[in-house]
Amino acid sequence: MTRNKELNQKIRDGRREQILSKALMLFAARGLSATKISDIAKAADISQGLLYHYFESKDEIFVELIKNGFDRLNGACRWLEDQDMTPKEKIVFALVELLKLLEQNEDAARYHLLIAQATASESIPDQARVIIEKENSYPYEAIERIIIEGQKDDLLKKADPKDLALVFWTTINGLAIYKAVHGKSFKAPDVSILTCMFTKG
Amino acid sequence: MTRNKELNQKIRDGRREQILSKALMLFAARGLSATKISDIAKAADISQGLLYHYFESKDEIFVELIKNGFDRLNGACRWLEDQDMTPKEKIVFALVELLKLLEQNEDAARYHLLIAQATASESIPDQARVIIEKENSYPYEAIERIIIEGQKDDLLKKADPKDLALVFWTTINGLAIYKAVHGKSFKAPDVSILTCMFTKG
DNA sequence: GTCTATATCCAGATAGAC
DNA sequence: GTCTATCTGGATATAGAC
Repeated sequence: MTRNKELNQKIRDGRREQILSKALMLFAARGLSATKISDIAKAADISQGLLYHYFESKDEIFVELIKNGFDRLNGACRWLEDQDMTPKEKIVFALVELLKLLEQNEDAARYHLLIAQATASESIPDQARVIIEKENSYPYEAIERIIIEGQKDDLLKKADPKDLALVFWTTINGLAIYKAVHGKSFKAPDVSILTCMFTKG
Repeated sequence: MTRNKELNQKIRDGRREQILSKALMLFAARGLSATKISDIAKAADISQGLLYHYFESKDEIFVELIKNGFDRLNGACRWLEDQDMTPKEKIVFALVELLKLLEQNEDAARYHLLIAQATASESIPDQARVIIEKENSYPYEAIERIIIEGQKDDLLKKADPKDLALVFWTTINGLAIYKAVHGKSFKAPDVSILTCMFTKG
């Protein structure tokens, strides 16, 4: 019996994943309120009624995706801070990996766009607002800490660390949005164009 | 009689401006489909019914704003190309002015956000799509031309001009979105952080 | 020109059959 | 678990009074 329960849960989770993945695509392409629940159901190849067996509402799907997005992003930031690299190496590594991710992974750009949209929009579910409020500053702070560290060692440029962290993320965001719009034809710029904003010499 | 007609037209245009200005604010804050026509009417301090004496539909308001946005942006690009400056001066000038504009002019950031939203979204009026299709690449091309020119003179960095133009605008876009979100508390980064991506030495 | 009231439509969510 | 049919609310747009 427990076997079956576990299996059922797996199937259930699989369905949820399938729905979430299609919803991410649609939300990123059209925004929350322009995406119809019927569109999501159609994309996931299930009836609209069935969708409500897996999620209570459109908002719940959206909130779930926002959670996922921050889990990935902030998880990656935490991981980066813990690595055994110099601050300069961390910044360069992060830029290289972020550009690679944007170019290769469709969902990565979509998550960036989703978070950008959600952060920029007043009309999102309250729960999403709460998560954003709580999680949104973390990436900026993490990069700022790394930059401050690197400035001590004289390996990174001596501009205001807050400014540098701001430019770091807004640049990545801008590129993510461009990619989300232009799709597969997007070719990431040479990373050296970006690294020169942060590194000396 | 002609007097009166002209005066009436002026009043009419004034009303339209008032509506457009409020609509810009709301579209930028919430997106097209999450903005209710009743919200726009309320913000413009007129009844919902009256709004339809000035615009046929919500879509028409949106299209008008997209037109305005590109008129400003592409007009500025054309103006920049015509100036009597070295390419390097043009790039630095553009960055300085864009950052100043973002910091000081609320509507400038809103127009950027509106265009970014619209470009990124599949669910916008067909007419808006047509305008975007036609106008969107112009700023990229203008900056690319300036950069190519500057590379000949050896005053600008020798990276791929397409990459540099891409980074130029996605960076500005990223900052505009950040500003549109964080409002008045936004302080633009030091421009030298950005100029170093393009200029030599 | 301006408002209030209303017709119409459509999307989110539910109910109930299989 | 899955579908079809339906309820309900709310938003766009219109009509008609002043």
